[in-house]
Amino acid sequence: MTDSRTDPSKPRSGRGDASALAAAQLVDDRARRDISEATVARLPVYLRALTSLTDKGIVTASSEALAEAAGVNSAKLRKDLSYLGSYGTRGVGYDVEYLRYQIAREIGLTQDWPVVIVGVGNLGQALAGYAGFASRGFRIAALVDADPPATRTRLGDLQVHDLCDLEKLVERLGISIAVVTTPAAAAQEVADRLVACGITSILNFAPVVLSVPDGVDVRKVDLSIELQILAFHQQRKAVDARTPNGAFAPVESR
Amino acid sequence: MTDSRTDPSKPRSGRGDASALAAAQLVDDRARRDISEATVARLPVYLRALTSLTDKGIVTASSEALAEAAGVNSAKLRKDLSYLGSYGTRGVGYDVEYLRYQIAREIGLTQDWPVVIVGVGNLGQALAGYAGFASRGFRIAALVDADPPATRTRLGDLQVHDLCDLEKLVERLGISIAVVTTPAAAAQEVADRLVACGITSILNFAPVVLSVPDGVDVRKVDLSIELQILAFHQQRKAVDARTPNGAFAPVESR
DNA sequence: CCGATTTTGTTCCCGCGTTCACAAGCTCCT
DNA sequence: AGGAGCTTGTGAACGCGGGAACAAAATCGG
Repeated sequence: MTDSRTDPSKPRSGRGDASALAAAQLVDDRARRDISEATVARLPVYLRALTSLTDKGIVTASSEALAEAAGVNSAKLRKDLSYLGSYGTRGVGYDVEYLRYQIAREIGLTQDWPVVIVGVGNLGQALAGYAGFASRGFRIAALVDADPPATRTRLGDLQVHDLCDLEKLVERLGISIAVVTTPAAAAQEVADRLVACGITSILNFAPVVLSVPDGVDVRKVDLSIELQILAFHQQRKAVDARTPNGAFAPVESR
Repeated sequence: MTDSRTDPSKPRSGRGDASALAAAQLVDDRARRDISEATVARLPVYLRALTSLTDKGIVTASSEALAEAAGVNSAKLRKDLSYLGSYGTRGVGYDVEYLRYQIAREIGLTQDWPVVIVGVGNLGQALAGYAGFASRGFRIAALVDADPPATRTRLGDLQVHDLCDLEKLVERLGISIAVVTTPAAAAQEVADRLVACGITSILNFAPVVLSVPDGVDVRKVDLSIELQILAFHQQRKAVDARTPNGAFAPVESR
């Protein structure tokens, strides 16, 4: 991991004196108010764009440039950032490194997040080896599978533990985020157990709708659904191309 | 793949005589009108719920039951389905098998979709072996990687082709959907080449914002971003737990 | 045959998110 | 010092999606 966890000193700002403390409290105040879910989902995108700009040696960027890099509207970007605080300078733009740190802090990436992956099949293995996690403060703390001993008991430098030890591992390692990559049939039971031992954030790859109590966040990634959405539009394109004016629609296309 | 591609005969319907033909045209007409993106994203979920109900031997389901299985509001489900046509029967509900077929047809799953996976790393391999694709009409037609020959040249029963042959393969196999699982640095170039040889639907796993011309659909799956969103909420929970009544918040609670 | 019951299809309304547009504020140059 | 030129932060308008509520239609029992 090469990302800087260091707290970059505040760049030259409009506020003249050392009212930085008051500013920091204002920041904290702002952060406490609700940030829209849509905005939260874009913060990581901004983060990535900022990192990319830093790699190019760019020190300052306007909202226009940032929005371009992130693939969004500049007004939207400015409004999103305004939820976090006033980190830009009018007439100049945003200090890339400073803003990057502020967003990272807001998301919580300045701390270490141990993660457990439940289900070490094709996908679980791939995720365990995915470099993008570690570089952002997510550390695969444990791998768990229903029957690990017969097959492989180690994967890279990590041992694959038995599902029985799930609760023990979660507690001992202080894990609060779980990734579920089990078959669909096992996912709900695993989720129940995860919730029971205190997990409140689940990233679910199993193609089922998990039901969890309030206070537990579940995000679902469904590869098959993504392809189906693409297929829908693709089919639409094909039909439209065949009947440009809509006049030739037979009873049923295909 | 065990899914039935057979066209189930229309179940007993309120329309008495053989006005089914007119009904089909109305259906086609409806399908041509725009369906909201949010609805499209839910159709695969309904599809899965319906399949699940079929497996349980359930023949008819109310919107309430269906919504429960799909994890959505029943009014929303009914509205979504109404975009496709009138496939329910008032006072009775929906014929599970019939509705399943109609949604599958609407999405385009009644046809075969050959797919190319570009980038056969950890993730690419996992996706190539993912059973959920084949069972829904998505067939991995080709695997492509920048340097396949030295390492493995086959994966399962599929050969890993060289990136040079990308265009040739896409054309020969009639591929219109591509999955990009290359490293971030290579993704944009790959996307450009895909677009150049006629691909109009891309599922992107690389952590970059792909820029493509109009008419090309890109869906992005970003594992790291999903975790970051969870981390944000997790952090928020931790902070809230530390200041339950807002008494300890420095400047202002919420 | 008719009313009661159930459930769909649809309308209406509300709230959220996106976008435009502009005032406020910063820097730079003269 | 002061104006010109940018760029941010935000107020306002707008469009879309979600949910409640209801009318229409189908079945069932008497």
